[in-house]
Amino acid sequence: MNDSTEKYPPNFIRSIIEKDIAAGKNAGQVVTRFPPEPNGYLHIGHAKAICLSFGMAQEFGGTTNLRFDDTNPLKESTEFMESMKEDITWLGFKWNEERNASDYFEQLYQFAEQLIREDKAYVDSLSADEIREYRGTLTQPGRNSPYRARSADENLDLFRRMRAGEFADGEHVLRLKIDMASPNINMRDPTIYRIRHVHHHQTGDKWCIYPIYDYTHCISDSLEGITHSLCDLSFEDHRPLYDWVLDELNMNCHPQQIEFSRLNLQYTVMSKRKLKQLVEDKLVDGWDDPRLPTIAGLRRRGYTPGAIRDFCRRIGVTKSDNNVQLMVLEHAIREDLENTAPRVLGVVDPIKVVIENFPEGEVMALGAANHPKDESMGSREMPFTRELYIDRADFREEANRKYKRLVLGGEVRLRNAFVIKAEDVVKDSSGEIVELRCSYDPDTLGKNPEGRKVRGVIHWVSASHGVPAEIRLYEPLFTVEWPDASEKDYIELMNPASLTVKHGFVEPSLVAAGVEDRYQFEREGYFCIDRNDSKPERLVFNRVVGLRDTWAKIEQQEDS
RNA sequence: UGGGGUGUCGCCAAGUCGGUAAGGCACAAGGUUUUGAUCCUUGCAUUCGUAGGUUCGAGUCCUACCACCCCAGCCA
Repeated sequence: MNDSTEKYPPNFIRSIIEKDIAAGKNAGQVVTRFPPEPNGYLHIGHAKAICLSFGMAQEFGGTTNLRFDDTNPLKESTEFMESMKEDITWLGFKWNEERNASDYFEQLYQFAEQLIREDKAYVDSLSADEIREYRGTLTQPGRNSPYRARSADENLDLFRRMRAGEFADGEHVLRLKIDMASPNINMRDPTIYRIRHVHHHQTGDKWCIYPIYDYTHCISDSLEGITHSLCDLSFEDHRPLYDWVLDELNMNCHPQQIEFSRLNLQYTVMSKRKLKQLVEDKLVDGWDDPRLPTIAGLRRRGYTPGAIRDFCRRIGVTKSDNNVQLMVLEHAIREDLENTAPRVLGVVDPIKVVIENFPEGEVMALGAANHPKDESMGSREMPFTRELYIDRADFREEANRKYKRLVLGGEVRLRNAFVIKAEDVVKDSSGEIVELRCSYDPDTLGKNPEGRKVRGVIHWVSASHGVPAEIRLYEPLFTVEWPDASEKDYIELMNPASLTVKHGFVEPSLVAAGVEDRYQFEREGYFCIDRNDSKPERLVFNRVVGLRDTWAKIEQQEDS
C-alpha cells in the first residue's frame, strides 16, 4: 500500500508540508491525526480525510494518531469506536497511537484553571437562551455577560464546584474571555465547558463537566505533538480560536491547522444525521447496507480498500466546493476488479434452454480461462449439459442487425462453448417465454463455424449443475443527483428500486467461494459474496458495479 | 449591510520567479476481441467568474464588480 503509485498528485497541503520541511519547521517531522467523533460510522467522506492525513504522514516518513473526539458523551459510544477502528484498518492504514480526547480531561481541566487564574476565562451563569441573545448576530456585535467581571477567585471557586457536581446541568458554563464584539462569532467568548451529569463511555462517572470541541481539539493536538492538523473547511473560522487557546496557554507545540473542502458525492447523502436516520428508521439494512456510502457499506457492497484509496487520490484535495460524479468511484472499482477478479459465468435472470441434439444425461467438461489476459489466474472446467440457462435479455424472437445475441432462427456463441441455434420458443398460457429449444453445432468448440459468421457471445450455466444463488442488484439510494440540494425532504427522494433481489444460477465452481470473494460475472458486472448473508449452501452475491454497457447506450439512443 | 472561503473543459483537478492552459473521469470516432468488457489510437478549453489596468507578454500582478459556499450549539 505504501508504494509510490499511491502517492497523491500535487495539492496545496503537500506544498505546505514540503515548505515546512524545507524550512526545518518541526525538526522536519510530520505528525498528523485523524480525530473522528465516535457517534456514527465512517463514510467515504471520512475516507478522503483518512487517506489525506495518513497519506501525508506516510509520504514524509511521519506518523498518524487515531484520536476519538469523545467530548460529548450524549452522542457517543464504544460500538462506534470499534467500527471506526475496523474500517480504518480495513482501508489499509495503521495509526501510531490510539487516544481519546477524554485521556486529556484532567490536563484540560488544569489548563482551564490556569486560564481562569490569568483572567482569560470566566464562569457564566446566564442561561443558554440568554447567552445566545448576548452573542449578537452575524452583523451586530455581542454584549458582555453581566458575569464577565467576576473575580478570578470567584471563578475558580465556581469552576471547582462545577467539577464537584454542586450544580445542575446548564446552571453555569465556563467561557473564554476574548471579545464579544469580534466580527468572528467564534471569538465572542466561546463556551469551553458545560455541565452534564451523564455517564461517559471512557471515564465513567468521574466527570460531570465536559469540555467543548474548540477548546479540546487544539490542546489535544498540541499535547500529541501534531505538526499538521488537517480538517474540513467548516473549521476555518475556528482557526483563530484554535490559535488563541494555544497562544494564551503558551503551549510549546503549536500545530498548524489546515482546512480542505469536504467531499460531495452524487446520488447519496453524507451527513451523520441523515445516515443515522436511514439506519435507525430501518430505511436501510444497517450501517453496512451496501447502498450506503459508509466504509462498512462499501465494503459489504464489494468495494476494495485499494479502489477507495484510488478514488480519494483521483478526486484531489482543494478548498473549492466539489461535486464528484458517482462514475469516478465506479471507475475506480472497475479498474481494480478488471485486473484482480476471476471471471465466471452467472445468469441473473434465467430462461431455460434445451439443446435438443445434445444427449440427455451427458456432461461435457469445458475448459475456461479465469482471466482473458492473465494466465497466472489459471482456468477451470464448466459442465456443459443438455439443459442450460441463459439470460432473458439475451434472447429475442426478432430483432434488428444491431442486436448481436440469440434470435429465433439465428445463432449465437455460448461463451467458452459451442455455437447454438434457436429453433423454437415455448410459452406459457400468458405468452411468457418459459423455454427455448435449440440445437448446437458440435464442430464449433474453440473454432468458428465454416462459412457462417456468428456475431454474438452470451453467457450460460448448466441447468443441472448450476448452483442457485441470490443476486442483489443495487441502484443509487436516491433518485436525484444531489439530494442535499433539493427542497424536498431527502427521505422522499429515496429510490424504491435501489435494491432488486434476483434468483439466478452460477457455475458450480462458485460453491468454493469464500466471504468477500469478488468475481466478474462475464458480460454482467462485478459481484461479491455478501459477508453477512451468504452461506455455502445458499450463496448471496452483491453486484458491486455493472460492466461498462455500450449496448445499453445504443438501445437508449434508439428509443429516443 | 459582519466575518471567513471559493471561482481553470460536463465533473474532478494541475498550473513554480508573469512567457504563451497537465492529467483523470465522462463523451466522440476508429482498431483488436469467443465478455456489446478490457486494451490500443485519435479527438475534446485561442481560454482560465466578469470588467478594466500594469506589462513586449497575465490563469498567474493591481483595481472594481459578480456568483456560490460556511459561521449566530452549553454539537463536532
